[in-house]
Order: sequence, then C-alpha cells, then structure tokens
Amino acid sequence: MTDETQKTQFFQTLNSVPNGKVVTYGQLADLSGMSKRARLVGRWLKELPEGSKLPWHRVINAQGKISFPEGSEQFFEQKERLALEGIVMHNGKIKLKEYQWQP
DNA sequence: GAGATGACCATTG
DNA sequence: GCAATGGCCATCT
Repeated sequence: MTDETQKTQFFQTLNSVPNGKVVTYGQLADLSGMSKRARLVGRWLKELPEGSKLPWHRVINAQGKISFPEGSEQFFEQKERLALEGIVMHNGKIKLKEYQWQP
C-alpha cells in the first residue's frame, strides 16, 4: 500500500463528486480510507495544476468556508466556480446542510 | 533528528 | 456562533 495508491483513490473519489455539491477535506479523506489525513488531502490539492479536470473547487473545510484567505485570487476563483454550479455563499459561508455531498 | 509548517478537524469556553 | 486549543500526519528546513 503506497501513498500513490491512496492518492489515486482520493482523486477518483474527488472526481465522482457531482455538480452542485461540495465535500469537506475530512470527508474526502474518510472516503479514501484515511480518516485522519485531512491535511494531506489539502496538500495534494495544492499540488494540482490549474488545468486539472478535477473539481477541486468543490472541496471546502468542515466549517463550510473556503480555505483560502479572503481576497486572494484562489479564493475568488473557487467562489466563482461554485457560483456557476449554483452554490452560493451566505455571509462568507456555504450551507453544508444543503450542498454537502452524501454518497 | 528536532522544530516549524500547512487549501484541516473536533472540542471547549 | 466565534475564537482559542490540542491533535493528526506528511513534508521541509
């Protein structure tokens, strides 16, 4: 069992997130078979190239917020992509109750 | 090998 | 509901 295997599993899970839904880091880690590795998930997402086909913008933290500093380019892009899928933010936060993916 | 860092999480006050 | 605290785990200096 290498970390590459887990990475593949993780990316596969991420790729199966439906349009209009979001997932948290911990949830993705759990679905990929690593319950306490949410930080590693964040690390992998950071490594992704911009042109990646993966829905990285559908990944938010457990507080229903985008994990980039507000005002940064990354923050803005993620917010924009989510808006295109019908996911809007209320007072800087997303309603996990409505938008969180439930496999 | 010790200490710091990070797209985090759960608990506590 | 929000901020502070401790915990987790891989990578970097």
